[in-house]
Amino acid sequence: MNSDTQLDFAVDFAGRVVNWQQQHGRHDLPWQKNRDRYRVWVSEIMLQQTQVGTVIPYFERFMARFPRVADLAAASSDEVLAHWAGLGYYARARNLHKAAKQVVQEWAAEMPAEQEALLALPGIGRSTAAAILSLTDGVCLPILDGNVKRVFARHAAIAEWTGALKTQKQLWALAEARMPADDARAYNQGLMDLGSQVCRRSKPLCEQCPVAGDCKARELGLTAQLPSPKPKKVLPQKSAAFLLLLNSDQELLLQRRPSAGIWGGLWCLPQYDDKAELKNALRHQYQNLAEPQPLAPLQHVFSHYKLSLEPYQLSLGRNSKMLTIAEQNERWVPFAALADYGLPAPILKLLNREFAALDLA
DNA sequence: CAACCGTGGCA
DNA sequence: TTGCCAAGGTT
Repeated sequence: MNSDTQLDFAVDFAGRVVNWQQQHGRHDLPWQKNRDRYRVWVSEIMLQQTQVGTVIPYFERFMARFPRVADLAAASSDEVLAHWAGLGYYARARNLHKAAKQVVQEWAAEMPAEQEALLALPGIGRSTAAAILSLTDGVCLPILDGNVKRVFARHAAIAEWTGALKTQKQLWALAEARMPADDARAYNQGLMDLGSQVCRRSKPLCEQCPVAGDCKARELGLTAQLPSPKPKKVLPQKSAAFLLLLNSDQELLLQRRPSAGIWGGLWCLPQYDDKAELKNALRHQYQNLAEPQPLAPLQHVFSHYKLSLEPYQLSLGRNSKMLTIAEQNERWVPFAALADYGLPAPILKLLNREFAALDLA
């Protein structure tokens, strides 16, 4: 227990968080420099369900290529997705791109400063809108991300899983009640910093916490038990066949995936339900009766199912008929150019495994 | 309203 | 190695 904590005990919850943030919080994250609504927006979207350390290099590359919202709006969706490849949740990138175009059209390329206007943009919900406005302009709006939920679940000893709708409502009410009239930026940033640095999921540093003095979980000895884990369910195991089709120029066939569903809008190996469907496509789409060579399967786990990727390789001979491919959604891609395409992480892993000498990405 | 949407860090 | 889950939003 340090002296700051003792002194601060007389101050209200928000005041203690603000004081702590100013002394011990984070002030040098990339999106805290040259702070504006566009930069903070991009960071907030990238940080959704994604850790800070993972986001930083993506953010730097993204901002170097798309420094202003107009640059993003003017870019092709392929290029935007390529800058997102590897981050996951690709609807975030598609929504970000669509919203950037809206900002250019409807707001003269200036990110609006009203929460209502931000909420009308795809991909921005209540917490993200509040984060953008409070962290840039100091607007007093509460946020509720994973960090804040954990801090509140412990400080108020909320036992129910924070993902339950009922609990979310309760947490929003608490967030509103505790929102101070001033210092919104330091307060909201402080709650997030507290959650990530002190009120951590495991091994929380309660002796460094400015609000430990009236923390209910600490009082009840429940800190390690809260927040309650998500009720677990068994992930369904699925499998899919992937075609590695090479032409005589050593180019690989890629297909653009539909925008809905997993890996929406990304370029990928042609995917089929199973080997039979793959051979069917080889026969009818690609006029080839040769037997594709099965390669070792690759296991991948998503948030809601497990997928066994079953790759099949086929090299077309010099005499093979020139294939007619759908220009919009299919392409022959030289290995050297694969890095320019936003390939899903497990596909990239698969290609690296099979063609290690190429050293992709 | 619960399912869906990716990937990597970490214990 | 395995499982949990992170600066959530959309449908």
